[in-house]
Amino acid sequence: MPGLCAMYCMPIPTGRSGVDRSLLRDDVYRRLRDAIVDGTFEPGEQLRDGDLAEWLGVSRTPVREALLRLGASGLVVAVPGRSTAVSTIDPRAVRDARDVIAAMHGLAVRETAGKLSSEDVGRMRDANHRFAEALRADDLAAALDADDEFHMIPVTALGNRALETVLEQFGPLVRRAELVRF
Amino acid sequence: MPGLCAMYCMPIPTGRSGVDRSLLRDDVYRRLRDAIVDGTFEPGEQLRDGDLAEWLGVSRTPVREALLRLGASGLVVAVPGRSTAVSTIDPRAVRDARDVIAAMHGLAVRETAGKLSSEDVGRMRDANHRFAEALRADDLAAALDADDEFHMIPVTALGNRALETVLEQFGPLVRRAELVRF
DNA sequence: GAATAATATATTGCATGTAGTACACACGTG
DNA sequence: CACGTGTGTACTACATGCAATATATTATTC
Repeated sequence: MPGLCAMYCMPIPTGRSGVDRSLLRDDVYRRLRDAIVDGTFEPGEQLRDGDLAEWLGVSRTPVREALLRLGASGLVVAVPGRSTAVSTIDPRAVRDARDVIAAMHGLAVRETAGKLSSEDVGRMRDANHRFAEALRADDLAAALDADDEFHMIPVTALGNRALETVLEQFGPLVRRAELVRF
Repeated sequence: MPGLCAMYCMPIPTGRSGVDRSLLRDDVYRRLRDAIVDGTFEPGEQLRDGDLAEWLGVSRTPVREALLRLGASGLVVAVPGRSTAVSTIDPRAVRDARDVIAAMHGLAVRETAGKLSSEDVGRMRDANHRFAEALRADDLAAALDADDEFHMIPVTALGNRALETVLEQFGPLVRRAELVRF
C-alpha cells in the first residue's frame, strides 16, 4: 500500500495548512485507546503491531508510536523483545491513577476557587444535576460523562497544559476500570 | 550502518535474558533530555532527527521515538510536517509543571504521613541538612539535588507508579528552568 | 521417559526508503 | 513597487525491510 494519497488529495487542493494537521499516529492512538477502554480489546489480550496495522490500514510505524503512548498510560504492557498486551485491570494501579487524578482536580479547584465565571458555575450545577439524574436512571456511562464534565470545568478554566496532559494520560485507565463493573 | 551487533554481541553470549534489556530509544531519550536540561541544546534550537541520529550513532527511528516523549514533557515543540525544536523557557509552562509536581509531592506526603520508617525520616533530615549547606555554599546544583532527594523519599515509599511517571515527565522541564538562573 | 540441546517460529526493535508538505525565494504581472 | 505565482529545498510522517531474541517445538542422549 505505497500510496493512499488519492483518497486524501482528491477533493481538497492541498490538505490543511499545517496547523491541526491530522496525524495517523494520533488517530491510531485514539482508536486503540477507545477500543481498550470500551472492552473491544480485553485485558490481557495480546496486541501484535502487524495485525493492528493491517486492521487499521496503516503501517506499523504509527501503530508502534501509539502503543508507546498507551504504554505510558498503563493501558498496554510491553515486554521489550517479545510481546505487547492490553494490561490487566490491576486494582492497585487503578487506585494510584485515581489518586493522581484526584490531586489534579483538587489543584484545579483550589487555583480557580472564587475565580470562575457565573456561566462556569452554572455549567457545573447543570452537570451535577445530570449526574444525579443519571444515577437515578442507573445509567453509568452517562453518570461518568456528567462527572467528567463537572470536573473539567475548573480544569479548562485554569488552562494548565501539564495538568491536562496528566488527566488525558491516566483518565482512560480509570475510566476502563469503572466501566468494567457495569 | 546495517549492523553494530559486533559491539554488543561479542562479550556476553546472548545479551540479557529479556528483562531490563536496554533499548536504544530509552538511551537516546535520556541523552537528549539531559542535553536539553543542562543547556547543551539551547532553548529554541532546531533539532533535526537525521542530525541527532548521526550524532548518536543510531538510526532516525529511536530518535523520533525519544523526541515524541520529549514533546509530551514539553521540552521540545514539534510542528507536524515541518520542524522540531527545543522549547523556549515559557514561565507559564514552568509554573504549570511546578504546580503539578507540587501537587504530586503533596499527595505523597499526605499518603505516607506517619507511615515512614525511621530510616526514611532520618534520610529526609539528612537531605534537608545538605540542602541548607548547599545553599550556604551557593551551590545551586547540589541544592536542587538535595531537595529532590528530600521529596523523593515519601514518593518512593508510596510506590505510586503513576505519580512517579508524572514526576519523571515534568521534572526535567522545571529543573532546566531552575538551572538557567544560575 | 526425562532432561538437554538444536531448531523453528513469532514478534518485536532498529534501519532505511519514499513521499508529501510547508516554507523560502525567485520570477512574472498588475 | 506590491502582490500573486511557480519552483526549489528541507524536513518530517509514514512505509517497509532486516536483524535479533525469546519462546515453542522437535530431536537426541542418557
